[in-house]
Amino acid sequence: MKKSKDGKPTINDVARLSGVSKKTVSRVINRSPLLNDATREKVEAVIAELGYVPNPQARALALRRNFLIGLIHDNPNAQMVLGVQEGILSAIRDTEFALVVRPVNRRSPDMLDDVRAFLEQQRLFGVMLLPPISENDALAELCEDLGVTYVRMGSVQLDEDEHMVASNDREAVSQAVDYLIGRGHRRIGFVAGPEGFRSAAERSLGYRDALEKAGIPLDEAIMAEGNYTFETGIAAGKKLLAATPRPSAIFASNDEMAAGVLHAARTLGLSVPEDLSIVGFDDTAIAAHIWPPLTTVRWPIQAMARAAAIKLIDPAEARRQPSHFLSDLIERASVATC
Amino acid sequence: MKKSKDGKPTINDVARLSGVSKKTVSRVINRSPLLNDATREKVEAVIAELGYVPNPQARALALRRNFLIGLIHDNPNAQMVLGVQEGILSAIRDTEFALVVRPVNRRSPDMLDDVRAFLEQQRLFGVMLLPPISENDALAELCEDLGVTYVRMGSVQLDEDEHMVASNDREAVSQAVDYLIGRGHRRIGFVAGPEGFRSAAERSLGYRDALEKAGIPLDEAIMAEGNYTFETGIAAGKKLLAATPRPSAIFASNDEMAAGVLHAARTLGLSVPEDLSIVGFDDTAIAAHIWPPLTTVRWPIQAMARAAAIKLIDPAEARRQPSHFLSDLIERASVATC
DNA sequence: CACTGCCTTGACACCGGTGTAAGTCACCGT
DNA sequence: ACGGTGACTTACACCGGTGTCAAGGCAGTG
Repeated sequence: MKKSKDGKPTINDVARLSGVSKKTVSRVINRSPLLNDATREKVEAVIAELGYVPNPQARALALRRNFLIGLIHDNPNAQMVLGVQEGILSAIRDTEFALVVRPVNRRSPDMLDDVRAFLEQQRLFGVMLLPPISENDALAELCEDLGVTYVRMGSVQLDEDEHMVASNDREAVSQAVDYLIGRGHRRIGFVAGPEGFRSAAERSLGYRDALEKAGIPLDEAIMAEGNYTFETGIAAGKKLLAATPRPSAIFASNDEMAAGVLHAARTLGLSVPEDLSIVGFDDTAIAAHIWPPLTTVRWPIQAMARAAAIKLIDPAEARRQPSHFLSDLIERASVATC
Repeated sequence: MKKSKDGKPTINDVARLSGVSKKTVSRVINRSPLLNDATREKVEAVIAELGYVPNPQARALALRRNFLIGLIHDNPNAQMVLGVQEGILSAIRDTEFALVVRPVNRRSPDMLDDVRAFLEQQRLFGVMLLPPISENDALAELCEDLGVTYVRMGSVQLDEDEHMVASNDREAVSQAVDYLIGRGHRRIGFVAGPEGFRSAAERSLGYRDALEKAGIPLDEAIMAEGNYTFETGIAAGKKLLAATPRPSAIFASNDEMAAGVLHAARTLGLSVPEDLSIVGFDDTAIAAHIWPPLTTVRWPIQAMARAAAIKLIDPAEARRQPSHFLSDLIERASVATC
C-alpha cells in the first residue's frame, strides 16, 4: 500500500499519500519559498514517515546535470592524493555531491583519450586536476571543449583564476633557502625535480632567487636533478657530497629525495645535521618519521583542495575565498647552524 | 540539424538520422544479438559520426541501477587506501563503472547514520569496506538492509565468501616471527596494534602461535600495545628495550610503529640491526625509506582490492578467482642473525 | 494459397524527477 | 456584481534511456 513492491518510495508515493501533486513535493524537497507552510509540513511528515530520499539519477536526468565531481590525477604521492580527497570531501560534506576518482597514467600515449572517454561517459558536474597532469594545458582544453567545468591545482598560476588554485612554490623555496643562509650556510646544494614538472621548475627558480639575493653564485657542481624518488635522491646526494668543497647544506625539491640525500650522507659516514643540513619539500609522512626528523616545507594541500572544490560547486562562495596559498617551513631537526 | 542546440547528441538524434526507432539504437548499444547486421552497421556509423555516448543518468534511471561503486573507509594509511583505489580501478577499467570514495570517521558516534545517508542518497551499485571499519558488522548489516551489495576486505574471514576478501595476518605474522627464530632470536618483543582492531588481534595470535610452536614462553615484559602510530611505536620501543634481559628482536604490528621502535632504539644508542632486529608489517613507503630499510610483511593490497571489486561487479567471474591472499616477508636490512 | 513460425523492428509506456503554463481561490477596489 | 491581483497549486510534457508486446516480412509447410 505505501510503496509499490520492493523499491524505495518515490516522489509519486509521497504525493499520493499526502494528497498533493508531485510538483508540490518537488517544491518541498527543493525548499521553494512559494509554498504554504501547512502544505510543507504535511508533505514533510509523509517524507519522514516513508523515509523518502529523492532518486539522484532521476534528478540528474531532469536537471541535465549531476552531482558528481571527479578527481583526475596521476600523482605518485599517496599522502598528497589522500589529502586532496579529504579536502574535497570537507567541502562537499552535507551537500549532495559525491567524489569520483580517476587515476590516469601520465606516461600512456592515450592518456588524453582515456580522460575524454571518462568525461564523456560519466558526464560529471566538474573535475579537479591534480599535479602533475594539472600542468597539461591540453587536458584543460579538453575539459573546456567537453563543457566540463574544471579546476586545476598547481604550484603556480597556470590558468584563469576561476580554474586555478595555486601554491607559490618559488617563493616557498626561496624562503627555505633564505632560512639556510640565515643559519650561516653559504654552500648550499640543490636537488631539482624532474624536467617537465612545473613544480620542479618553480622550485629551481626559488633556489636561484635566494642565492641571487644573497649574492651567492650558482655552482653546477652542487646541483643535481632527480625524479622525485628516493633512489634518485640517493644518486643526487652522492654527486653533491662528492663536490669540493662539500656543501654544508642541501635543499631537495621533495621529501623523498631529501630522504635519499640523508641516506647518501649516512652511507658516506656523515652525520646529519652536524656535517650536513638537509631541507625537503612537501612535509609528507616520511619527513616526520626518518631520523633525524626532516625540516621541510609544508604546503596546505587540504585547504587548497577544499578551495578548489568550492570553486567547482559554488563559484560565488569561492570568490570570497583565497585562490593562492602560502607554504610554511616546518622546522624539525635536520638543519644545524653552520 | 544534427543535434538540438548545445547538448550532446541523444539516442533520439541517432535514431532519427539513421532512420530507425530508438529501441533499435538501444539494441545496438547493448549489443543485442537479435539484430540485422546491416542495421547494426548503419546505426554504428551514425553513432560514430555524431560521437554519441549514452547518457549514464538516463540509463541508470531506466535500469534502476547505476554503475557507481563506492569505497567506504576510515583508514589512516594513505598508501593502503591508494593501493586499494588502484586495485579497484584496474578491475573496472574498460567497464562503465566508476569509483566513488567516501572517507568516514570511525570515532564519530553517527558514523553509521553518515554511511546510511550516503548510501540512501547515492544509490550506489555496491560498496567496498576497508579495514578497520570493514570489521564493523553493523555496517555490513546496514548495507544488507539497504539492499546495497557489499564486499569487505579484512585480515581474516569475517563474512560469507561472497562478501569477503581476506588476507591471513595470523599466519603471516607467525611466519615472520618464525623467520626471526630461524635467525637465532629467542627473546623477541612484540608491539601489538590497538585493541578493537581485528587485524591487531590476528597479528597477536600469529605471534603467540610462533612462540608456542618454538616452545618459547610469553613474557609480558617484552609485549606492548600501540595504536599503529609512530609515536606509540616509540613509547612501546622504550618500554620493551628497558626490559631485562633486553630483547634481541622486536616485531611491530605495522611499519609506523616499527619505525618508532627504531627511533627509540637509536635514542638509546642501540644500532639496528646489530643490537636489535626489527620486523614490521604492511610494507608501506616508510619501510623502504628509513635507515636501515625495514624487513617487513607485505600483503597484496592491490590484488585483494581488485578481487573485491570483481566480486561486486561480476560475481560469476569472481568465483573463478581467489578470495584469500597470502602475504610475503620482504627481507631488507633490519634483521641480523643473533 | 492460407497457415505457421522465425527474425527483426517499432510503438508506447515507464523509470522518477523538474519546467512551464495554466488553474483555483480568497481578497480587493470600483 | 465584476474584473483584477497575488499566493499557491496542479496538469502535463519532457529529460534519455529500457522493457513489453505486437506487428511486418518472409521462408517453409501442408
